[in-house]
Amino acid sequence: MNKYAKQSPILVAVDCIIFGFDGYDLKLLLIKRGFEPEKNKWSLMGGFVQPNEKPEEAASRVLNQLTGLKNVYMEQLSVFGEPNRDPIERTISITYFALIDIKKYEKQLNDEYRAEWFPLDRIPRLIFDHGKMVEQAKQKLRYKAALHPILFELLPEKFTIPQIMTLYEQVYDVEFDKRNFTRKLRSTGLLIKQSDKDKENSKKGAFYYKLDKATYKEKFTKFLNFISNPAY
Amino acid sequence: MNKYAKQSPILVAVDCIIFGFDGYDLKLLLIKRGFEPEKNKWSLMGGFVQPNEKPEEAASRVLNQLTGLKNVYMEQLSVFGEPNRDPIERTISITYFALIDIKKYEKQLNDEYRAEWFPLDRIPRLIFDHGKMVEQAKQKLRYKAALHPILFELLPEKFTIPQIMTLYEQVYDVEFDKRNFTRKLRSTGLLIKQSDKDKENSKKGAFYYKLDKATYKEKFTKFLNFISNPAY
DNA sequence: GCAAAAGTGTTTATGCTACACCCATGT
DNA sequence: ACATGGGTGTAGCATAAACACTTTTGC
Repeated sequence: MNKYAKQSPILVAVDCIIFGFDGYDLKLLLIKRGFEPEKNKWSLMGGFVQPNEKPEEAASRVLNQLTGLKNVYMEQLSVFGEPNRDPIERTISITYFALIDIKKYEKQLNDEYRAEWFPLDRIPRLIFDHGKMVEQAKQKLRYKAALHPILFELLPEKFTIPQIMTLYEQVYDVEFDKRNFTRKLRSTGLLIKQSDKDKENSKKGAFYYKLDKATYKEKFTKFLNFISNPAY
Repeated sequence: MNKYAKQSPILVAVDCIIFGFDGYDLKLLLIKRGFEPEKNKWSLMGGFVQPNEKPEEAASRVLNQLTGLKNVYMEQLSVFGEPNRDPIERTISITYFALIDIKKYEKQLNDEYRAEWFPLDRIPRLIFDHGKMVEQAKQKLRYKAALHPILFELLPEKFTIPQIMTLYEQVYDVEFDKRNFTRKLRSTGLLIKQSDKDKENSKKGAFYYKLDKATYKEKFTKFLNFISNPAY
């Protein structure tokens, strides 16, 4: 059969908003764009969707190129489609956000993409509409993390409660009461206490926990009310 | 400057999942596709994104073509991008869901698009991946309506509490206690009681209410906990 | 007068918030 | 011994859930 007549195809790209946590700070991974226009300006990692490639495959490929990581938590965010958002040629961009444990990031910084981790409150000016994409991703992260345990995707296999609490505090930009926070977290049944402690960050040491993966899967899509009245 | 070399553009379409409520039932608006392939099969209303048109403009245009309505509540859902989802030519589709009061629907049925309203539990087989799109939209509606007062977008200016309750019961496929439901709804401050009654649906008659638009705007983005433990 | 739907209150249980002190250890 | 961060309990309050009877009116 013939192709659809009279229709104009458009370039389709993906852009990844990559959040990472190193145990202390929540950060965003940005690259220095390697080609014109806006060469050498800070940018999200992105790429074009190839023929015979699903958009989510393109996003995984692009993320893997930059970080060396596979099987990363990724979620489709939304489409940016202003006709003139890219000055060279009309391109719509599908955004994805990814959550990774920075310690797993294997590539050297300053490699071919000249990538750097930026704390969320010190994001530089970004090209095109990438600033808006980041804002939307931050909002979605807050939204989703209030209801589902996605922030565990940012943590290593073994983590401590003070670490998780720091992470939540950075996502919501508030301070929590550690007694209430601990109680609520434990009540989810998601944590398995380990017998060893992290002694790097305090003298007394904080017990390590692991995620109960069965409970995690089971409860993931439920509304968990992690954060009662999140700013949104 | 030159265009991006070596990249393959793709057709970009929008498809609209149009929910409507007539005071009794929650329904979906479908059309009989007017061209090949899959001509005369049931389909979502859609269309191609034109040059110089934003995707959301395309969605509004397409919705207006079908219903005659403007300024309808619409929200971007997600992208469907499987390389072979359309057998004729690669096309990615951006889905939007729309909420409308069926009584406002102005066009005659069986016009050029041969559109019909289907109760949600009697959706026919749809072309391509449109069935998946509808499932995703139903899920998103449940998700969002549990936290934000979007279901009011389906109601006429004047509505009764039993009507809203029926609507919520259909969205979540459960029965609510009318005392608890009424109390919770009123506690939001979203309703303004009118002095007249709807006498069509009962002998006693149910008081009409209007939406308090200022409160609606103010509370829209807050988490309202309309439904405590929604199935999702 | 009766059938059909609207409207209204109370009690109980659960979850959330606020709040302060002791513990373990490295220096 | 002291400074640092980790860990724990309780009481008051607010919200949610369960539950049944009265009201209105068209027929």
